[in-house]
Amino acid sequence: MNTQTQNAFRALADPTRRDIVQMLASEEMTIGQLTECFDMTRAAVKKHLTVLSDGGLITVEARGRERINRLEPKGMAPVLDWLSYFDRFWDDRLANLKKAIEGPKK
Amino acid sequence: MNTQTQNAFRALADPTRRDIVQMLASEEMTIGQLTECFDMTRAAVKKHLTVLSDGGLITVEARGRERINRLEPKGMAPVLDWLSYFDRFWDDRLANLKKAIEGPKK
DNA sequence: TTGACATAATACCATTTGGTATCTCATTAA
DNA sequence: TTAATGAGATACCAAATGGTATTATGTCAA
Repeated sequence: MNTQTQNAFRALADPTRRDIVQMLASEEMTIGQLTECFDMTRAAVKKHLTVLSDGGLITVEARGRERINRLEPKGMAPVLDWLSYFDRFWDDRLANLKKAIEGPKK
Repeated sequence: MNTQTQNAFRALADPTRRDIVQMLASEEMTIGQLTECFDMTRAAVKKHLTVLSDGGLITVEARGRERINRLEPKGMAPVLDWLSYFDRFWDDRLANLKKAIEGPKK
């Protein structure tokens, strides 16, 4: 089984972690900075960051006593690959899919 | 918070459930048929199907004493929607996918 | 050096999760 | 009608998960 795919999907399964991913998409942040954005302890945020790191979705760089967390786009590849497996399925049902994609945005 | 997005991501977080999604992409199946494909009880498979249904990824139709499980493409919309937020980060695979879907309308 | 700061590590807790076993219900077939 | 079959419901269990509190470690600044 593909453990990278599993770790990435697992990392995205938690709403706090998806929020973190969105924040890191705007700018790199330390654990302390991230913690200010959530109503939980630094230890809890650190746990989420570890899961995100295991999923390959972020990288961490030590800078002095701080840890800079950055988004790692390559980590999303297994997820996109898995989803692309259904390209043909979607293509066969283009009308439904188009409605699905455009509906919520309307 | 968007509960549909959360339920869909949660549904995809388990490898058994992703396998089920792939199988249902090929053909609709009953719980019994699906159970034959896995080394677990029917009750366990049923639980996974409930999670997939909560995530909007499948629909179930009663036919006699059987339950026909089908993939529901619309359920993937929240996932694709969330991922598309990061078009500029993930490589252009997702963007291409969306373009392919929306293209014919243009 | 001393103290404050940013993080790591560990232990612990409640809830959720993935699974089983068992019982019941509804439908089909004999 | 009776028996077998497909599925639902419930109770239960072990492990994983999301969180806290506490303690320890390394680093910057006065």
